[in-house]
Amino acid sequence: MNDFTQQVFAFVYQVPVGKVATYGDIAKLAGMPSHARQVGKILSNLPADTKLPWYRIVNSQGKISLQGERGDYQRQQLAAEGILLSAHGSISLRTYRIVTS
DNA sequence: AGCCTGACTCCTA
DNA sequence: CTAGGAGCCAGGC
Repeated sequence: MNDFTQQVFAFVYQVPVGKVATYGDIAKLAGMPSHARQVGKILSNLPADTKLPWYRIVNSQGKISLQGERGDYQRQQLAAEGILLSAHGSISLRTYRIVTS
């Protein structure tokens, strides 16, 4: 367990209901702008019963990176929080992203 | 060390 | 908006 991992957990936990963040956002907030991929790796190691809202993290295109069952579950959770998908099946970052660049 | 693999991103066309 | 290519970095072999 290193500091970066701790930071990632902390920031992901802070994403409010109905909002999303990108892997890059979390990495940047954690002080490692080039570690977006690591964020994904860390989330992939989370236990199934984690309290962390990992499903609020999507890629920079506002799309779900996960495939198969996991991806369906993530979409389901987001929909349950009122996050609607655009016509092309992607999330409007302009509307839901917590970080405004 | 080298090579491959990802829940990634940016730049360019 | 999409597609391709390059950069990125930790891990496993």
